[in-house]
Amino acid sequence: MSKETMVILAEKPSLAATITGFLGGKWRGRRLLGYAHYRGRRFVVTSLSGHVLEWWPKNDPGFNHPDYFPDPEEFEVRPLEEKRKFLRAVEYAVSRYAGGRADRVIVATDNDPEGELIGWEVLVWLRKRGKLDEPERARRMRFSAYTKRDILRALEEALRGERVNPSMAYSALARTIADWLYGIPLTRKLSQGSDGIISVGRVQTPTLKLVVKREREREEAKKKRRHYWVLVADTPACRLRTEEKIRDPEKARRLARRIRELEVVRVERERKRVPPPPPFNLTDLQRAAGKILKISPKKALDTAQRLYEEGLITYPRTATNRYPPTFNHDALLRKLERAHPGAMADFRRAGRRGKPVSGKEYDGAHPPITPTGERKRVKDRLGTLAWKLYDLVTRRYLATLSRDAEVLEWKIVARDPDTGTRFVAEGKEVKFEGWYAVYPWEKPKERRMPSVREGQVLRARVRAVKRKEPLPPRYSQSRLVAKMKKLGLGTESTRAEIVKKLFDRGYVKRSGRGMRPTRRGERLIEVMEEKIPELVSVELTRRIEQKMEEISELPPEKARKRMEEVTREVKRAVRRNAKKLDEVRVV
DNA sequence: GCAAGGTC
Repeated sequence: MSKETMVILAEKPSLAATITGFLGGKWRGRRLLGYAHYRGRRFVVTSLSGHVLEWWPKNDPGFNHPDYFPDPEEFEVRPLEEKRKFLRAVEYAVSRYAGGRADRVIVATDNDPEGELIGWEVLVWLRKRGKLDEPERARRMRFSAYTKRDILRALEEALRGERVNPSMAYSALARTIADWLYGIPLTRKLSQGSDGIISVGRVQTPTLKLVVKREREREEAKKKRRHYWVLVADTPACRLRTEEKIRDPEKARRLARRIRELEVVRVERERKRVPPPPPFNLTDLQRAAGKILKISPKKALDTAQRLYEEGLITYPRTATNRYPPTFNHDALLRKLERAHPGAMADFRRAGRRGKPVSGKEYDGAHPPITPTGERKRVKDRLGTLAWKLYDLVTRRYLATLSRDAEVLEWKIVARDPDTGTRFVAEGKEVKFEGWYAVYPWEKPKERRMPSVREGQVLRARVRAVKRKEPLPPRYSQSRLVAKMKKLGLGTESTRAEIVKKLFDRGYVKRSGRGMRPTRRGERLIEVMEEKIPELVSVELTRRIEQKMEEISELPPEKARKRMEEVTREVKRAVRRNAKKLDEVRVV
């Protein structure tokens, strides 16, 4: 037999190339097929590009019909126009090589519900087009890392009969349809007769609410904000200050006048080891890029994406900050000698540690973000910003392999013998640079320890300084992305874009490095809270999420039914609430 | 034109 060919559908072109290589073939580029032989069998590998189809109701009357609430059965797949070429390549491969037989098709998308749906919807489309029989018989590769070992094992299991799991796909489809039913009708409703689009959504609206809530907290704090005073003492040895807040200005001034000398009562010094941070996942990269390069999370992701496409860094949309056990650090370090000699020189100063510092998060598919060791003229090809980000990623990687820093933390406590008022001075001295040598941005500001001993009396000139209680800080974009992650809002791939959307819709504005809501953003949240509290409440969302999670555990028929039940419940809730928005105008 | 989710 063995003339038969299996068609492998990879989630993205880079993965198709990787798989083809592991199977001993050669990948011929994005739309073209990779041919490979493995253990006497023939394979062609072709690629999707994430979702190449979307789910949309058959008879959608369009934007100006806010009272349209389709049932789940009305949703059908339709091609995403910009992904047409990928879909054509798949159609061609499946009918030409697999002969339209589902059991010769192997889905190789990420092993999570969204990945299952990405593969499943292609199969559904192919059947609809008469190019594939029995989608549920299609095979499935399930791998948890893009490594040769995992991929080949997953292929063996696919050949032994591992199938796509429609229940898992239904669980992601429930998410898709629920998001549609929440976002589209309400957006249409709020936008009627308004100035521009007023969008709402399961992720964007709670995210906007975070920004609005923080602004309200600031307003509250501002109203109650009081002044206080601290005493600052200049002595021949160093400057000290009181830690306690003095509320009464008279008292502060009186003390300042009266205190002439301070007695050192304690000298503390502690040498601390400071280990390097773990390797980057996307959120941490976005935070560091925001802090160090002053760029938005979206800009950071877009730039990282370009570095990834050039083969300079690994896949950026990862939540993983843990090294896989198979990671070959020695090989990468050798390559980096030529790819980034400057950083490697600093790395030698830092010194190499025994075991790299690794985090605890693992997304089930990708390694943390590291350089690949590929040697290219980054600055010439991609510009200064890309170079800076590449430098940041490389140095972070090297930091995780560098020795601990050693820092002397010192503190001096002194008091006025007369009044007993307590003063302190504190600071840090870097005693051993370690990883700071290669990753200088987290090196603490140094303050030399003055030479004083306990019991010493210092002449002091004291003044009272007026201070204000700090306000809760506004979110920077990267802190907002980190907060979203903590709350389970959005995914690695979408958070940055959703934050940008808040700007594009005119809901938020920049204020220094922070974000603050506009009148439009504030009004939208007010209206939602006042008119449709049920949809804003956590209970409804929690209940629905819980039901969705169960879907993937059910047998396929039940899973489909449950998907329809859950989404119908969303539909009813949204329809009921949308009525309350009838007379409402946001702006 | 509208959501959120993949990836480019």
